[in-house]
Amino acid sequence: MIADALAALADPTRRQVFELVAERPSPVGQVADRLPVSRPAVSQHLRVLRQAGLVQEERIGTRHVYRLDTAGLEILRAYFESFWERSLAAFKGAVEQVNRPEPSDPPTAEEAP
Amino acid sequence: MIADALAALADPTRRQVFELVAERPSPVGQVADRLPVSRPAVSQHLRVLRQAGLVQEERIGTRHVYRLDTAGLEILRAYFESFWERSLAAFKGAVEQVNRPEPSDPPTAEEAP
DNA sequence: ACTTACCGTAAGTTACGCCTTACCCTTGTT
DNA sequence: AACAAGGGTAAGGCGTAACTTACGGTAAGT
Repeated sequence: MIADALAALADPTRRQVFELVAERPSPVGQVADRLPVSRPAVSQHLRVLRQAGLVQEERIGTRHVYRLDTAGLEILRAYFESFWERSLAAFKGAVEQVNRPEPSDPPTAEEAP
Repeated sequence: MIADALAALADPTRRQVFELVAERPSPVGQVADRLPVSRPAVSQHLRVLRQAGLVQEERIGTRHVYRLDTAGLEILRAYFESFWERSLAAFKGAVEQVNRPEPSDPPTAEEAP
């Protein structure tokens, strides 16, 4: 879900957790050592990130190693990229149409079924 | 700021405001009519989005028309795209290096003073 | 000049999110 | 078997964000 991914990365600490894990797969304690928060806090952040599809877990012994999940990242990347093109298309001639009530949805037939 | 842009789009209502404005430049009241919140709420959301560099304002008579600001969107797009490539690079050979203590901080000299 | 339309801001309330401490579980070690 | 290492989870405190109502302010219309 795009909403979960955006909400997950909105928090600065949680985004740091995500960036650390994305740079190199790491167990929970190792991430907590690099941040000014407790280990349970990191664990909770990783749970949110996992539910958002941004990281995935792998148990190795007693350690829970988290690494990047490319699925969630791809969703965000695709969202902003498609948004970019769509915004440029809408930007073309829509500047002067402020007063128009509604053009009854002009041909924007780029929507996949 | 990447943090402001992400935090701005994290809220579902505010993201709806952003998407409506991005699709077609609109005054505040027109946006509020399409959402289940009051007009002041939309006004506050637009202020946050403007401070995040995601929308820009243009006064036309009594109407304050908001449209997309491509600057903020570009920041987000570039962030996730560069992140995508960086993640793939780090994904290559870092899987087996979980046990390694720390490569003594690899060159990440991207911090501005 | 008065009224109407459109909007931003202030104050207050409520709900949600982040963090900490405390506790329990699982796995590996001696 | 007992101990240690590594982590997830629960409960609570606390700050803050999102929304509402009320008010003031500017521009257009009559």
